[in-house]
Amino acid sequence: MTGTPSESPPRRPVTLDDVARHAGVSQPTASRVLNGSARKVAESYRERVLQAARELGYTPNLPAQAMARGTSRTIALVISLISDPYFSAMAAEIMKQAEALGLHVSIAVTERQADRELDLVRELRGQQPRAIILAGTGYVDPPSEQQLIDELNRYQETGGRVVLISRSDLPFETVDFDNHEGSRQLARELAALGYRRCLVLGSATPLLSMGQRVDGFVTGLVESGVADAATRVHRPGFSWAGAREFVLGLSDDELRDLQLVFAVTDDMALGALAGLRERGLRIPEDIGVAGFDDITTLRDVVPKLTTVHVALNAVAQEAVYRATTTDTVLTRRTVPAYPVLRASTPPIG
Amino acid sequence: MTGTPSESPPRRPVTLDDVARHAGVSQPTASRVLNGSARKVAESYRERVLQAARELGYTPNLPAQAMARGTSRTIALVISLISDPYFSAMAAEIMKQAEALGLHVSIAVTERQADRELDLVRELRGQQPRAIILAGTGYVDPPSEQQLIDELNRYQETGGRVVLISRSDLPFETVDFDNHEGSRQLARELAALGYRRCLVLGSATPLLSMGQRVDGFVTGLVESGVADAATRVHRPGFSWAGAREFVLGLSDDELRDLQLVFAVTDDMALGALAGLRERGLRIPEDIGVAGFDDITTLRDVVPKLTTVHVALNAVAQEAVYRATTTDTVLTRRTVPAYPVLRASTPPIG
DNA sequence: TTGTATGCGTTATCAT
DNA sequence: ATGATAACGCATACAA
Repeated sequence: MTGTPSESPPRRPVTLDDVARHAGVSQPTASRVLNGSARKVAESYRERVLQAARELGYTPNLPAQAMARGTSRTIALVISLISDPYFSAMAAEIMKQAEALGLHVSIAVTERQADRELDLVRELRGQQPRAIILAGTGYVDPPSEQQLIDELNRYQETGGRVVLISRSDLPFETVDFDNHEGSRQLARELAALGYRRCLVLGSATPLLSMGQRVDGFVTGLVESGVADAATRVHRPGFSWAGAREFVLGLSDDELRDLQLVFAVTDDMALGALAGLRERGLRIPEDIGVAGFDDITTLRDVVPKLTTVHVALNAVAQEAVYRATTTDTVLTRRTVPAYPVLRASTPPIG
Repeated sequence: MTGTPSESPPRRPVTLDDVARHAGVSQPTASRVLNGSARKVAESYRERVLQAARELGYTPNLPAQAMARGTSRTIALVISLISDPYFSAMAAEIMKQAEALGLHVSIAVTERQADRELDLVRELRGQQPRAIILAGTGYVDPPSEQQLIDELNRYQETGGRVVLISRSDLPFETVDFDNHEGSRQLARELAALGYRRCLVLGSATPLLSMGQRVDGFVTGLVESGVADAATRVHRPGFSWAGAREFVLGLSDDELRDLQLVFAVTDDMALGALAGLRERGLRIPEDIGVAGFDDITTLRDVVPKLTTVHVALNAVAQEAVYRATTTDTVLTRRTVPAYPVLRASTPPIG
């Protein structure tokens, strides 16, 4: 029996039982002072338990705690692509909010594969998280959508919380931006600046929120009296590379005729920007460019890119709040998105 | 409207017991076919169990599994700042590798606060992860370093794995880049291009890897016959803003005399770039700029930034491998880093 | 106030 | 091959 734990400490983690024994109290008493709520432990015992815990380096076994309590302090986050500036910013905000509430975050990535979503949710459910937040963009009518709904419903029925971000296609608590209004306002402001002949880059992947952005932009143009016929909508691959390649595939005549390229994400806008430059065009002298999201990357891009700003922190806060509250009301909260005019779209005409 | 579970009170998740009962077998048998390894269950039973599990939508309770098995399939990742392009790329690679091995990743962020590291490790230990990967940059001699070592040792003694990325200051399995060699080679190549009078931007925060980058760069310059006296090393705040502000604080004379700014991270290099432009300098005509990391953001920066490329995927793969293997050998693996010359540092003089 | 006994969902050690 | 039964670490009714 080694009184001093300096030689060879136990290969087994220190448990509450160890602490209790060390302090000469019962295990429930140790539990009460270390993790319990009601402060009904005698001060003398309390001291000894805390002292013992400190000496032994006790850390609660969270999985065990979760099993006993029936609820964990983990929230699961499903996201499309963590290396994307938009999504990593979103993840950062969510983690910040979660940590402020003493919650741990377990992250899973779909890598933009729609079918991965279902698998991940299934796996994550096994973690027994308090909530599952789906922050990936929603696919329109994926083959496995009903299965996903079933899975999430099953999770919800067993007390779990489901929160969707930026995808209003599923019957669960939802937080999203006002995609339609954001790009509608952007279109109106751009039209006021003189832009008429626009190229809109949507997404080949049928993503709901991206469709809203396209629709909103077109609506804004039409409302501004810009002939619908002058606006061309295309849907290249949903990525920097997809947008760039699309631009590279345009004919010289098509390019020359254009005054503006609006892409539904900044990522795509930057890809288009790269492509336009490869085609020998100067931005913004020869053509304007605008995006959506206002990602941090824009800080280092010249010229400053016009875009639509979304308050990620507000979205994250709302999402985490809904993930933790016990309200059962099925609601949708829409966070405003507003255009930010910058140097990439100066007044013309 | 439905007689089925639509408005039912929070049901209990489906357990192995439910499946067993539904299949008419014992609970251990159900366990064997669903999660066990040895395939010693009669085919008829096997079928029935699988069928029951499917019907009931059974998902193993991972925390319970972990507790019973004594080992989990979770690895914990401690990282500085998830919204930073470098770290988010690192996190993405680690998650990719982990998922390939069927492991879940729990992420915690230090927000660049040195003291947070200890707290986070303590918390994460409670999650009973199979391994803890510390991917934040190591602080030189933080006040709590010994406590951190103690905590990690305690974790390791109870069977956990500890892996450090990009910080060779602690006595644990380590994977890092060859910071010194990378910037040394960069310096030599830049010297060969004619650069003489350089400004080196290190980091005010005492980060080990950043010190190596500064040293390596200076070494490379000296080896190239560039007088040491001509090189000025400064250590502004370790961030985009810090680098920018430093540049803005330089006198016109100081700036005019400079041929190159090398910052120890791309993030800082971009901040310096912004500052230099605000001071009216053209890049690269008036002054060259170089960084370190080769972050994705550089894709959209004009001119293309010279930097030092690090193979994040190799680092991540090595780190996750070490996090899962049971080898006890304490080793350090260094992944090469090599300079990539781009338009921001053309040949001069 | 404190200790005893039980249960959480799973795996593992046993007998059958 | 299969089924009782005992852990795993913790929280909590309940008894003292």
